[in-house]
Amino acid sequence: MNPIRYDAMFDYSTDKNDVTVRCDHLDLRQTLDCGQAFRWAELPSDYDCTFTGFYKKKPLTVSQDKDRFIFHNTSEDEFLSCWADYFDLNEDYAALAARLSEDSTLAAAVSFAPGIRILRQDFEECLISFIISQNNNIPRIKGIISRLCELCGGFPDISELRSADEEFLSPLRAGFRTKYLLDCVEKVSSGDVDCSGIFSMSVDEGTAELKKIKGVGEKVAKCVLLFGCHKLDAYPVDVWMKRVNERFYPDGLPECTRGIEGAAQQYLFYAIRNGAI
DNA sequence: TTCCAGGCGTATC
DNA sequence: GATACGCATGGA
Repeated sequence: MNPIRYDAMFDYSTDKNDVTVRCDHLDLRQTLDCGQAFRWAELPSDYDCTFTGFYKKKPLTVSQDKDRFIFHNTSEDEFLSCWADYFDLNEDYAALAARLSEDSTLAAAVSFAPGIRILRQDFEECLISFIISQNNNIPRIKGIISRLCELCGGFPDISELRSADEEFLSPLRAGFRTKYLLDCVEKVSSGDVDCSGIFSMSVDEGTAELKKIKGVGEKVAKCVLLFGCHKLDAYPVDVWMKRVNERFYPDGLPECTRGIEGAAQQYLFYAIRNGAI
């Protein structure tokens, strides 16, 4: 074992096959099963928990033992260049949680699930996934995405779907969302929607750009900006967050959420869905 | 059987 | 701008 100090936020060490990380404010169950990502599955294990999933087409199995995380069959280079970023390990979640906890409702939500992080997911995967998510439930969203990956040999880039039509996508059983997916492929492939430009846009500008796609409205756009562009000031409001807003924030969000509304949203979303607020 | 799910497009006023 | 309704599918 060869311990290396990487920076203030986490330590890691490597051995022959694995990278072991010590880090706070990360819980795999809370982060991977809080409705932001749909391609992670928990495996039976001797650790506290083990999950397997993907970033793009790159697979990972990762285990948690309290504040230790074992990235199985992962090289140091792969960990640093991919997974440390994906799990947002360089962000100061202690400071984030402290700020949000100035509000009493958020304090309860953060304390209920202090290990939630906002993953840095792939933009195109988020776009497709959250188009599928509309008027749908999480188990079924996972099913449709899983069938898409089966059909395409991994989660497809949008460019790989250029020749797709309704018949090709019929095994997904995505219902009325199929035509939205096709419109997304069309507008992204043609450049009508400027995906790479969205990263440097404001949330309002990015929302307007994404709403050019049929099937993308306010909520889906905000999810894509938050989870696919890591714009923490994007605040998606679905049926659950509507309840949160009506019950706790009828006059708007508290000042402590300014600029990090999306992070606040994720703690609140998880808390209300699990009956903690 | 009916209701609901990380909504949105369309019609109508 | 606001409100009402339909929409594919499947689990509760």
